[in-house]
Amino acid sequence: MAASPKAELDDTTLKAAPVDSAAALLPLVVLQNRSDFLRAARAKRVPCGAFLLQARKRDETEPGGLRVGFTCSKKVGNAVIRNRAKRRLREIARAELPRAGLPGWDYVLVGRADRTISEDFAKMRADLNRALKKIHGAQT
RNA sequence: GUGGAGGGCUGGACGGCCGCUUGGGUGGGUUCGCCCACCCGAGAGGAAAGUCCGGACUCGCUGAAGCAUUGGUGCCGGGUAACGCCCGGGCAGGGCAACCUGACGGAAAGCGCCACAGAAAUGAAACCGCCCCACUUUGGUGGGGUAAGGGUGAAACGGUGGGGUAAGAGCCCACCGGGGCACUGGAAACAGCGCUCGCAUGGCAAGCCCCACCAGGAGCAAUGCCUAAUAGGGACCGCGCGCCGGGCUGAUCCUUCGGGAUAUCGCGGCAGGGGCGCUUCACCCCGAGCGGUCCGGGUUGGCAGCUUGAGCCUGCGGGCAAUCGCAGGCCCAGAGGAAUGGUCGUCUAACCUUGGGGUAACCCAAGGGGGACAGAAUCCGGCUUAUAGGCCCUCCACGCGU
RNA sequence: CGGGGCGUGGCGCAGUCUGGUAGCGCACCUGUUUUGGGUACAGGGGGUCGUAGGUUCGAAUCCUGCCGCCCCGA
Repeated sequence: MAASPKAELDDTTLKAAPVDSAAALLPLVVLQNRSDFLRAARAKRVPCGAFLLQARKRDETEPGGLRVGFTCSKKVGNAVIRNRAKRRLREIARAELPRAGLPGWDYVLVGRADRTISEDFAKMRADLNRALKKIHGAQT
């Protein structure tokens, strides 16, 4: 099941990572395969009030840096609500993950009905930060 | 002033910080695929929605004509690329009116259905009746006439009035309704008018159907190209492997080197087979293989298609209008686990509370509160559905005043 | 993008084609049988037929528009 063509795909990411390391920021790569989402869902999960964080440390053979995905099912709402929820999740991921996340991990943020839209933005950032520390603290 | 009808527009505003996609320019890097930084611009809707119709576009899914099948449309005329859409008109129904609504062809082409009730539910018949005659034990019985009345039903074989009669009946008459014919107006639907026919001929076609008209199929995951990988596969079934020609050259064989053989391979032609449900014609493919079904394997990478279009704005002109023509100007989202934003602040409508004013609708002040439905996915024309609030125009009825 | 199916008492389904009475099983309630329970028997209650219109004298059924759910193909 080792996906050899994917090495070509993620080559630019691997190369770009050390270039930006001077800024101490990890670039975010978006998850695209359904299997990646399913594997992340089977791994660690931490509820954060307004959303749910799923995280998985990839095998050494799997390439790629820090990867992130977003899930908002139909339970969250109609298309407008879902897109808005995903945009808010994307913003807190952009704000927190480059600092608190680790390379070699997959993170999936799952939106929830009503709360992902209405929760205070600063609280959501703090929740994500706390959840990341909880995961990585348990790891070590 | 109150109540109502029709149409059009709009769909929160401004700013700070941090981001995303994309066009152009400059500079830099590059494995020449592209990547990075800065500057200047652009970046959701009236329904982007539902996916209900109609198109554009693409496809060696063969093309055209006719027929059949299936599906759709259905008063008339116009508009349009086209439509089941729009405009105008007619007719019918509703409303005092402005105006609204209408799947609005055909029921003497045929088939079918019309429960219950009722005598009878379609080309008739007669339950209670009414009338006449005969008989009579005066209670009725039998025969005949009749369809006005009663009763049933959603619907009962024209309606009302009069004449007429034993009682009645379009049996006769007037008016209304209906059929037929002619004329007039109109482009037509249709309307008007005249003559004529005393006139049994219900309803349902969103039951089958008939008539007229219109439609081939699949869909941007269409389709084309590039890179990587590879496969060049297997099983079963059906129909086939026919005829003719020319030969010494494209092979092959024989040879006395002049030439000969042509079964076989190849060549040309014809049958034949396949490519649209059928037929005909044309075209293409096969011609010794072809067609069908199934299984197995590979692929979800990139680019194009992809946004200049039945386009938008302004003006003039034709037309009652839908809309069309001409001239000038403009370029206006192109994502792809899917950009078009996140957050904070100020203001402004809905709404709520309190206080004041007013007969009332409402107005003023303060505080709170916080925007409706909803997110492009190839692109257009419609339809349908959802939608807080605001603005504008026209018209009608009633009441009051002049 | 395209195609198909479903919606009927609490649950699972008939009835829809061919219009006129909404029915079946389980569950529920009451009674009898039993010392009691179960079983069995008898009786009973309960349905805006997803929704809004239309056609018809009359609609779960026919037609149209919406709503929700499920499945399939590229």
